[in-house]
This record gives sequence, structure tokens and C-alpha cells, in this order.
Amino acid sequence: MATLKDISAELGLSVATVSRALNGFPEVNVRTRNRVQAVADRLGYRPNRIAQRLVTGRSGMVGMIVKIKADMSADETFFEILTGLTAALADHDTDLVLAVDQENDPTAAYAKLLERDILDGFILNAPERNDPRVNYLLGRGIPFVMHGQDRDQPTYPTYGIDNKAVSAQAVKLLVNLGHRRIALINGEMGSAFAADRMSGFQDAMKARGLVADLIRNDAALQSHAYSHALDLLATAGPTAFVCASTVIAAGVMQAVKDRGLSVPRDVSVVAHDDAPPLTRARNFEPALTVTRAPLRDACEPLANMMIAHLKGTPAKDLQVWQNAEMILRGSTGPAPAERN
Amino acid sequence: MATLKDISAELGLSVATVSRALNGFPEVNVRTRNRVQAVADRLGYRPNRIAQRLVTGRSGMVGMIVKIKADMSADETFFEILTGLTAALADHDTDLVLAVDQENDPTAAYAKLLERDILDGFILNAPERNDPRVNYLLGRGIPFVMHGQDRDQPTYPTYGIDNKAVSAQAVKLLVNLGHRRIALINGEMGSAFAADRMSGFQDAMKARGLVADLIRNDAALQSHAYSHALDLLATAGPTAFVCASTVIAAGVMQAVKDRGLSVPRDVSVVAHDDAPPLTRARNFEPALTVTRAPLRDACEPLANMMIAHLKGTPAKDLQVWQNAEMILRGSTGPAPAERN
DNA sequence: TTAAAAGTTCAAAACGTTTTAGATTATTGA
DNA sequence: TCAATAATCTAAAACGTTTTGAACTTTTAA
Repeated sequence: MATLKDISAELGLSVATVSRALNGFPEVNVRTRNRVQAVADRLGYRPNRIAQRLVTGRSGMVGMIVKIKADMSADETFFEILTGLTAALADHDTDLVLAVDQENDPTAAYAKLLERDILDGFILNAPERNDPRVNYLLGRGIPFVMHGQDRDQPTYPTYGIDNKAVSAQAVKLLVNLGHRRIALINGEMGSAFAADRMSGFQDAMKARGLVADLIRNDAALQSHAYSHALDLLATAGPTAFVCASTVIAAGVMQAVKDRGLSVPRDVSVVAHDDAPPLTRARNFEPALTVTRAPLRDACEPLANMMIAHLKGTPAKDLQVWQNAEMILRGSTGPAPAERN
Repeated sequence: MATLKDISAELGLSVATVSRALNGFPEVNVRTRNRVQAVADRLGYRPNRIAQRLVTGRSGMVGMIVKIKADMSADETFFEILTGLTAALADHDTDLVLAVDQENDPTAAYAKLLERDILDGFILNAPERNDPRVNYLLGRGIPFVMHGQDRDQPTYPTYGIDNKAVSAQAVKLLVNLGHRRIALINGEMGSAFAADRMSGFQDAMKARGLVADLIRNDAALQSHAYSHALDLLATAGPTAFVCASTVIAAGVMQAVKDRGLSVPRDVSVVAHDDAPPLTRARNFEPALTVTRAPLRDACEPLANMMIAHLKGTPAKDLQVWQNAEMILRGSTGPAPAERN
């Protein structure tokens, strides 16, 4: 492996100048820079990351901890995130180190990785409401960025979507279509996103003088969504459903169908779509109207924010909320006249 | 962060002695060692990995590349392996860096990670027969260890089970029970393990004067296994099935049942069980007789072998074949008399 | 023509370890 | 007692960068 010394020896320059030339410092003569670059290319020079890291004090590694369930399965979105993040981090010469959290104490895995004392920071995702990991890391001054948001006034870098606005958008669309009995089939209330979806839903309904009494918070399984929807259809006669995910929408649409009703003639369905690989909103019958914000889109910003944060950008300048895009397809329509 | 210098200053010792004391070198006086250790403990000293790595020339990071399918799902065993490997590697102060392979060229992801020039080696798993990754890495002199085996005379470190013996064990058991028409529902022939299972099966049958003509190689899906078994039962009247996995066994047993037959009265079933988290052999009805070799057991040996290999142990001393254990349960029994 | 300013380069220190070669002290054998 | 040996410790180099502070060279301004 060629080193800076090799290049400097070959050109009769000092190591310092070679280093600066390759790192684009302005004070090096353009001719020298070119000569240096040429030799570096010829020798196939690649900087030794370890040496760089020793002197800069950073390790070039960030950690991420995968929460896995007892059956050793993880979130279906995991690989989506993994793929995007490793690619985006690689652009900053940074590696992603993974560890697995199977324990009850959600901070234990972080402690273990930190003890090894080699990570520059963490990337967190899927926060619970008032996530204990956040306080743990904040308390120790460990840099991290969060995909999502676990509290109202975060003091840490965060990238996510405005989940209250997501619900509000859906409600607005449906109300404009004449719906008044609107149900929300939400995720589990432990998740921060579900809490926001619910409060956004309630606020949006209230603002229009509607009652938000048809809300079910439960694990985002098709089977659960199916039961909830069937139950609501039987007892409360909603004309529209707002669904927290496409998987939930699948359950809801099945229930509508099994109830002998039709989408969108009798019942409208709107879902939020973070573009999971398996359940594609476009392939529903009819195709789903969604608020769309692909998870994949979060990876690059998250990586950039992590790097910026490590370089000193304060947290308050690293808080981004992406807007979900409303995509109208066939699953929404005017409220059935007779039910108004 | 306390450094060696801090400790040496406090004790009036040289940095060299402190380093040796903490690293257990024999030439340091036991009393000095204790004094050093005491101060190190008090100051909460932890060696700077980056500095260690600069001087030793190793990065302390090994790579693993996850092959994921187009739908962004991966092998169900992935997290099993991930969990075990990160834990085992951590004991050697080594981190696992993950990358994702979604491309057609299986070596592309390795090239990309190697270009970043920061990994000490790779851990490979799930080899195909004559896996192209092996030649790629061997050709470049990159250290790696393989979980499994892709060729007959491997020149690289490998840990796995003797897949030919696995088939042989199953055949032996069934023949001793009086079976003569034995089918093999195997995995896809692209995988190295499936090729070995098949040849082991054929050899074992032949050695007993039986014909091995009831073989199906296909993706290890329950649905495929179901069709193959149903087909074989209708046309060839096997009295026993050897299954490449518990998932396959599930399909086979369903087919036996749907055919109006009973396990083990009419048909015996033996499966290989690598202890996948979802399909537990013990929970079958009747419980499955299996050759058992948990994937999880491979993680620690693999990690140890990786480290040993990096420290210079030659490949030929790092080739271990674990034996699968035969576990007799309710799915096997004597061959039905009338069919012999 | 000369002093100041700007442009360019260099030597050396620093990061925190491990390791080599050598020095000092203690112990042993005769 | 003295040399040889063993035990213990040290100083310094090395790993490959980045960065500091200074030095040298060229250009500019008067």
C-alpha cells in the first residue's frame, strides 16, 4: 500500500504538502497539486483510514441496533433501511456497525456497544413515545440521530415525517369528499408515530366539528385490522377509514368486501404508505389512495445529518420534517349520499 | 479518556511497561502488574482501539454481505446468524460491518467494501456450488471464513456440517426400519448444501442396493414440498421422506395427511433441522425425527476461526465439520409391511 | 529599490498504542 | 567474590495521517 511518504519521496515534497494537495487545501500550488495527484493515482494511493481516524479522533463508525423479536424476526423494513443507510454512509467514508437487541432493557445493547468505545454515534429508529434510549444517550452526551421523533420538543437531530399532518391530510381529503363518519385504524400506541397520528386525527376531526370516536390502536397486522374494521362496520357505520399502513389497509379492504360493501362506492380507504417492499399500494384493487413518504428516502438525509452532527452542527439545525405526498387513486370517493 | 501515558505518569513507570503489564506479558513483575492494573481500573482505562489498530495493522472489523431478494427480504436465518456472530466477534474486540448485495454480480458488494480498504476479512455463508465469491476473494488474497463448503477440496477455512453424512444418517435409519422406497425432497441444487445432500443420499441408497430415483430439488418452500410429496405419493408410493429442512417437512406431512395417510404408520418423515426460529421440529404433530445441527452453534466457531485465520493460522487447520445429531421422535416408524 | 503582503512549502509534533533493542537490577553458580 | 544469567524495566521507533508554526519564495505597493 502506497503511503503519503512514498508520494512525497518520489516528488521531493514534504508529507505535509502531499497531504494538503490531496485534501484540496487552497494554499497548495495548482501545478504541485496536479503532480501529486498524478503520482497518487499511479501508485493507487488510498489513505489509511485508521491513521486518519487516530489523528482526527473519530472512528468513522456509527452504530445501529436492531430490535428483534423473540422469534428472531425483525421489522420488515429493516433491510430497506440497512441498504439505504450503508450506501449513504459509505459516501462519507463511514461504516455501519450493527448489534442486536434481544433484551428487555432497550438501552442494554447501546451500553454494550459503547463500552467497546469505538463508535462515533448512533442511528436510532422506530422510537417509542418518550423513548428511554433517547434519555440514555442524551445523558451520556453520545451523538445520535433519530428517524422519527419521540417527544414534542426534541433536542436531538431528527428526520421524519409530520405524522399529525399525515392524519390531517387524510381527514381533509375525506371531509372534502363529504365523509363525516371517519374511522382510524392505527398502529400500537407505544410507537411515537401512532400517538402522533392519533392526535393529528383527533385535532383534524375536531376542527371540522366531527367526533373522532372510531379509533382503534393495535399491532399493525392485517388480521387485527380486519377484525377492527368488521366490528366498526357492523356497529358504527363509518363511510371512510384512515389506515396507518398499507398492511392495515389490506385488512380493512378485506373486511369491507366480506361485509358485502364496495370500495370506494360505500366506503373510502386512505392509507399511509412508507413504501414497504411487500405491500404495494398501487397493486391494491382498487389501487390505494395514500399519503406517501418512502422510508427509503430517509436514509440519505439521516446519514448526512449524522455526519453533520458529528462535525459539530448543533441539533436544532438538524431537525427535518419531510412532507408526505397525497396520492389519489381509486380507493377514495364521495361519501354515499344516503348515509350523510 | 485515560491513556497509557496517564497511568505511566502516575506510577513513574514507562509506557512500555504499562502496556505490557496490561497485556499480560510474562516479563513484568507481578507486583508492578498489580499496581498498574489498580491504577488502570481506577482511571477507567480503556485502550484506544484505533491506536491499537494502527500499530498492529489490523482494523478489527470483518465484513459480511447479506444477499437480499428483490422484495427486500432476506433469509429467515439472517438474524439468527447476525445475533450469534456479533456476540462472538465482540469477545475478540472485533466488529461486524454489514453490506447488502442486491446486484446480479455476487462479487460486486465485496469489491465495494474492499475498496474502502478497511476490513480485515469476510465471513461468507450460504455458498453456491463453486461459489464465485470464493475465487474472487482467494484470487485477491483476502482472508475469509465460510459457513458451509462450496467445493470438494476447500483451501479456505470452513465450518459446516457434513451434508453427505446427514443424508446417509437419515437413509441408514430408515433402511434399518425396513424402508426401501425412500424419497428425498431437497433444496435448490444451486446451493452447495443441497448438492451434497443429494450425493450423500444417492451414495447411501446405492450402498444398500436401493435405487435413488425419488428426488426433487426445488426452492425450500412449504408449498413446493407439498406438491412434490403429493405427486410422489400418487405415482411412486414412497414409504419414507428425507427432507432438507423442517419447512419442507411441514409441506410433506401436509401432503401425507391430505392423501389420507398417516405419519408414521404409513409414511415416515426425517428432516434436517438447523433450528430455525419459526419452524420447530419438536412442535410438529407427530414430533419430527431429525438430524439436528443448529445454525446458532456455528457462530462462535466461525468467529474464532476468523480471528485465528487473521492471526496467521493456515487454512488447513481451520476446517471443521460438525456432526449432526440424530434425534428420534414420532415421525419415523417401521415400514408398513404390505408395501415391502 | 525595498518593505510588506501574499503565496507556497516544510519540519516537527501529535494521536495512543505496540514492539525492538538495550539498559539496569537482581539472582545464580563457582 | 565475580562473572554469567535471569528478571525487570526503559527509551525510542514505528504505524500513517493531520495540523501547527515557521520558513522560504514570489508578488505587490510605494
